[in-house]
Amino acid sequence: MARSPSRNEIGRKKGPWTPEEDQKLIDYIQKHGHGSWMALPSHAGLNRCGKSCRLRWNNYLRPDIKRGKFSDDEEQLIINLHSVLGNKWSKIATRLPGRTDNEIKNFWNTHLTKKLLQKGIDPVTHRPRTDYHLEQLLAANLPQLLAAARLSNLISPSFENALSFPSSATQLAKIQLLHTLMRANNLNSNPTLGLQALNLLGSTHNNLNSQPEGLANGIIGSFSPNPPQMNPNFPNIGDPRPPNAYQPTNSQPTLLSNDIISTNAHLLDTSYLINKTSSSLPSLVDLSLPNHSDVHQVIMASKINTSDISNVSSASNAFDALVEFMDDEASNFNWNDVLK
DNA sequence: AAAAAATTCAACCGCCATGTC
DNA sequence: TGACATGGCGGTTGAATTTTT
Repeated sequence: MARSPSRNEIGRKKGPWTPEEDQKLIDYIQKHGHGSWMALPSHAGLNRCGKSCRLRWNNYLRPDIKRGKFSDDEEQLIINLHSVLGNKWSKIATRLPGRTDNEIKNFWNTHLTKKLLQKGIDPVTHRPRTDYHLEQLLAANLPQLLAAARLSNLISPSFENALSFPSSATQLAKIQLLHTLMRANNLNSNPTLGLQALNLLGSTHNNLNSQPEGLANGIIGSFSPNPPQMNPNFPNIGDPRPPNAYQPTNSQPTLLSNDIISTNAHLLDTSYLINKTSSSLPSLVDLSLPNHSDVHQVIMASKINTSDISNVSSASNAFDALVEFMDDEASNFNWNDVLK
């Protein structure tokens, strides 16, 4: 049931405050204090409800309000406090002099959540989103992995094209598709693809090494002569190697021999990685559903509405059906123009 | 240059806790 | 003790602004 406005709210002005209204409010409060907020508007000559006046004063007109960008220290403090207090904006605001709860809340929602996500940290739990690192790793190597997969006849060129088409799905959906594909085909069971994929991962060593944290560090680190240093900021990722699997080697990461592959084969097993890195997080694909056919897994991962492909009848298998669907979808986006 | 999309943030809304009678 | 008023809080909205196409 909608709340009916109280008597003194009826007919009151809403919306942005004018400079004149601001001045009236400032003048009155400087002279008399705010007293009863409900009584203030009539005393101050404002056609606003008391609640609106309180909000305007507390969030904007109060003389002790600090303006401008949040400093790095303030930003870190907000993150730290949020990790302890959650969305208790008013409590957080008491620790940041001159900042209002509304301002902190807005800053959190517009900047800090994105920043944390970019770092692979879940802004709700403040724990690493380990799936994120896997997604990033796959995203960074998507074209090469797709090419490797195609060489090994794991996927058809049209399916690869469908995955590569930039507007046909979100990047995450594409990665999830590849992820599903990798799960379904278990890369390390295919030596050719395994070698290529491992080399691809190894060749990103320098690139990924500049990122101090995450799954990539764990994978690539195990190829280097020294045991990897796990980042303390990501304690729940841990060392992705199984017990006793580490063999010190002087090989360069870009030149991987078969014995290194066999030593590290588990690193290409996505289910191993998922289990190792995502114990507290849902995997990209819901594995709890029993006996999914490939098409169900792929559809689920791609977030494509099943009704959208229900009329695909000519395809002989699940992947072809999906390719057909994605080709149809692509035609709506001038697919050929984009791919030329 | 213009249109569309994305982002920002001031302000609002509804709910809850507390105070008062 | 219960009804009502008030203040405070967190979630959400939407106009204004900025960025992208």
